[in-house]
Amino acid sequence: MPKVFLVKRRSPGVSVRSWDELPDDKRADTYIPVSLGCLLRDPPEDCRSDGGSSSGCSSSAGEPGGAESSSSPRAPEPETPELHDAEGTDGHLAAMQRPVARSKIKFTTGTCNDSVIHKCHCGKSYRLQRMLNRHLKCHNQEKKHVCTFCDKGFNDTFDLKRHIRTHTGIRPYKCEVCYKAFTQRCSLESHLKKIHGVQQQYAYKQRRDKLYVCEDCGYTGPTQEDLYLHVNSAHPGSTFLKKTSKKLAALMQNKLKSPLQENSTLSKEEGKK
DNA sequence: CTCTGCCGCGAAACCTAC
DNA sequence: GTAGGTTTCGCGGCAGAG
Repeated sequence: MPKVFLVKRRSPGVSVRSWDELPDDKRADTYIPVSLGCLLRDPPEDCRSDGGSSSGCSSSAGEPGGAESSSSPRAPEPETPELHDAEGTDGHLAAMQRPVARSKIKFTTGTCNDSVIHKCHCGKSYRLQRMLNRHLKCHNQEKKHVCTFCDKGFNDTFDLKRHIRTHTGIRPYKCEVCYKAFTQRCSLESHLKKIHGVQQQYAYKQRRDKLYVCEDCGYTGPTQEDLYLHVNSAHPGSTFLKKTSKKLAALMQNKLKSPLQENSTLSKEEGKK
């Protein structure tokens, strides 16, 4: 069985998680499932199943005016019977066809106090207009950010990015004790606390060191420059380079050029000699 | 100032061991 | 069945970019 996406299976068949076959210390931050190669090389459209999954996975969340909650429960998604058989022969196919049927019904109270001005029809109120504006996206059925692997839609680019890690198997957060890797920092912290009894020393809301993750291969770097250099050399066509701020791009281009220029001048001088 | 990306909390869903 | 660990994602708050 190929080491498919590191996702949970819904079919009750095999009881072992696919990614258990590979030690976490090996897959960790750079592990790309074998079957993902085609996904990275080919446009995702080629690999994803068309048909029912798109309507089922994506924009069903967030009914406008839905009850009391900010995030209304998703409409029931169609069952995909072929999924149960798919795992054995083609794991990543199964992963992509995996119905995303979670209903995350979250009853939050919003930011309420006496001085709030901006109120949503769902009852939530906000001090700032922009917070309300963003909240209104939750009620929008059309999800702006769609996963190219499974067609599931998200309101936030970061939510999509985070979701895509479930398909790519990139797990940037690594336990230093047992080398198990996680897709999210809070998962790692939960693991550390429960399994190793290690309580993180961060103060409430204290910013931690940001981890710069290459979403193409899972490479992690300590700085944005570091990641830029990696992507520039390893994935020249990556969208990351296009999205990189002009400031940083210019800075890095200068850094890249200067050693070259020095080399070229040196070689010229050597040539003169 | 607004927009957007990111962080992290919290909780549901899921999995496995007993 | 249930307990405990893990995975996944909704969403509020924050900060940097434009």
